[in-house]
Amino acid sequence: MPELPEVETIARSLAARVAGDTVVSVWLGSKPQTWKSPPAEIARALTGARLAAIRREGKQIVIDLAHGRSRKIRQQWIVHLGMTGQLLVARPESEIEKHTHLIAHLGSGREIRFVDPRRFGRVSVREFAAHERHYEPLQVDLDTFAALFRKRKLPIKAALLNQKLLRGIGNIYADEALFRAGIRPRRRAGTLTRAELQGLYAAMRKVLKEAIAAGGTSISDYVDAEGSEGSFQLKLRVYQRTGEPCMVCRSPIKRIIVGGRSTHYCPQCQR
DNA sequence: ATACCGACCTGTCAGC
DNA sequence: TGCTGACAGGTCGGTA
Repeated sequence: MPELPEVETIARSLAARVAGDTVVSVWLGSKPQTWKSPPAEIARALTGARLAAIRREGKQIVIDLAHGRSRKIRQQWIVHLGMTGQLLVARPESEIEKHTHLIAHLGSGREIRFVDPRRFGRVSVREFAAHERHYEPLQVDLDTFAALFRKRKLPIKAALLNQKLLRGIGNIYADEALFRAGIRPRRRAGTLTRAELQGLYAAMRKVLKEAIAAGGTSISDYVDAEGSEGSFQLKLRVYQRTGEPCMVCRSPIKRIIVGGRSTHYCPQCQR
């Protein structure tokens, strides 16, 4: 489900509702795959902690945890939503959905719930880390962006999906950015010209910003922390439009597999 | 080092 | 009404 715009939307809506709140107690479900840190450690870190700040890094939600009177941030709660994960702010009386794996009971009386049917999501805690290692698509400069692809033989789409290069682009926005830039997904990354890289950089930034403004893309599961859907699915130009006419030239949109993922493009507009 | 592929999960939908 | 197969926002580890 969630790529950069969706995770950004969730982080903002969580921050608006529960930043400054305190975790009174926590319930953890029994599916071991969910926990990337030992569950006892997660429970210990969360219980009694104040949620000092909530933000997005790549595709994960990062919550600063403050303990005790010093209010010093020593640990962070990390949630990666995988394909179908949701972080929801709920009232205690609301029904507990199937596939709920964590409930944090807050001092305000509300709850944060982690729901994830496919269980590709991961929950962990880590010691406070101020610096990230990889590049954010909306912060990286053009020269650094261009250098990421130099000499690489893999398809440009696979490179955009590689989180070690750029953090946050997923299947939807890779396809949409490549369409807007007029570049075929299978083009070897290292063969893009300077002009094409510049176009891709601009297209990527534009589509991500527009998607954040729209509250993300809701196809089946995705909702923000308040349960609201995004609207960017109405603005998609190629993703999941196989066979439909291109909005620019009316050629049918093609679907192929690149990097093991469904890939949608216009054979006329993308070269 | 780089690139590719199957595995990890549940749910939904189309076709028979 | 089942049943089967394809597909779905992501990442990881093994292999060549």
